[in-house]
Amino acid sequence: MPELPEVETIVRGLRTVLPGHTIVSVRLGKTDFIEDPAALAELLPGRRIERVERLGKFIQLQLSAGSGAKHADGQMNLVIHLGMTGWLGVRRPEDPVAPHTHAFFELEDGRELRYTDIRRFGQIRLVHGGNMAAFSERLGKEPLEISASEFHARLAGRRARIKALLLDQSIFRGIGNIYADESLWQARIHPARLAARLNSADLARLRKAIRRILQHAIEDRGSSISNFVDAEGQPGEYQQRHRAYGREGKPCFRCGSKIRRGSVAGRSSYFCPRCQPAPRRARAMRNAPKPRG
DNA sequence: ATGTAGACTTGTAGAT
DNA sequence: TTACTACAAGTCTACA
Repeated sequence: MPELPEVETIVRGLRTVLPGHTIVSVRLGKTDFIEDPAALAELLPGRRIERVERLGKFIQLQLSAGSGAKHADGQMNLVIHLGMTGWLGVRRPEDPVAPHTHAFFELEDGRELRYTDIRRFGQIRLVHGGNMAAFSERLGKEPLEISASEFHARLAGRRARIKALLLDQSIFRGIGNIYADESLWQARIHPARLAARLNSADLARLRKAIRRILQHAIEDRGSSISNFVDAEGQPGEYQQRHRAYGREGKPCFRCGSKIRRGSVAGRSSYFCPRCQPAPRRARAMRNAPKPRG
């Protein structure tokens, strides 16, 4: 489910219902995706949720320092990554429990914050208040906030394919496969172009495309491919505005050519072969994976 | 520095 | 109908 717009949608939903409430207990199912399961039950009860923030694709629940000896470690953060199929939301205890729900954080008012994740590619971890800045610094810039000069500087001279760099969370935080392809289509840049070979007009178009697409996707509450729903359980709408992603063989909205699919940076990549001309040089584009065996 | 394949895991769609 | 394959919003590691 979750790239920047989907995570932002979840965060906005949680922000209306979580701050001010206190975690009273924790129940866990499968824990292989949790950094330190025992620490959750030990350190979370008694802490109040102060804020809900998004750091790229991570969700940060900022918790109070709590009280008593076991909370002498000060302010704490519950940091959650949704992986491919994660979901986080608040339900009443009597509400049906979705399959693959692996964490329940019970609140003082009886409700519970639930984490559901079919594939368990997600992540749950605790980060001490004092370590949060270092955690955030390992991530790149927010694409909705980055200046033109910084955007250019981060890509200048890089010989990697532009799509690989857009997906690199240490360069920009929050962009994933869908929004990389949508942004490159909007900016008319082939995903396999080398960043170093893009001129400033290309880069300016790309930055604006990313901003515009992410903003629109947030307004539409994300893209519901397969199983994404927001914190209230409602699907997003942005998948109806996709111009490239998932549209192999369908006509380009600009020129009518058939959208193609290839593999770039190890991910399926959708692009218009006419609007997004392939780089001349090398074997920049591999064919889509073929059946093996 | 960069690219690729494979790994983690479960479900679903599609071809046979 | 059943069995099988490819693929999926993400990221990490090993190896070239």
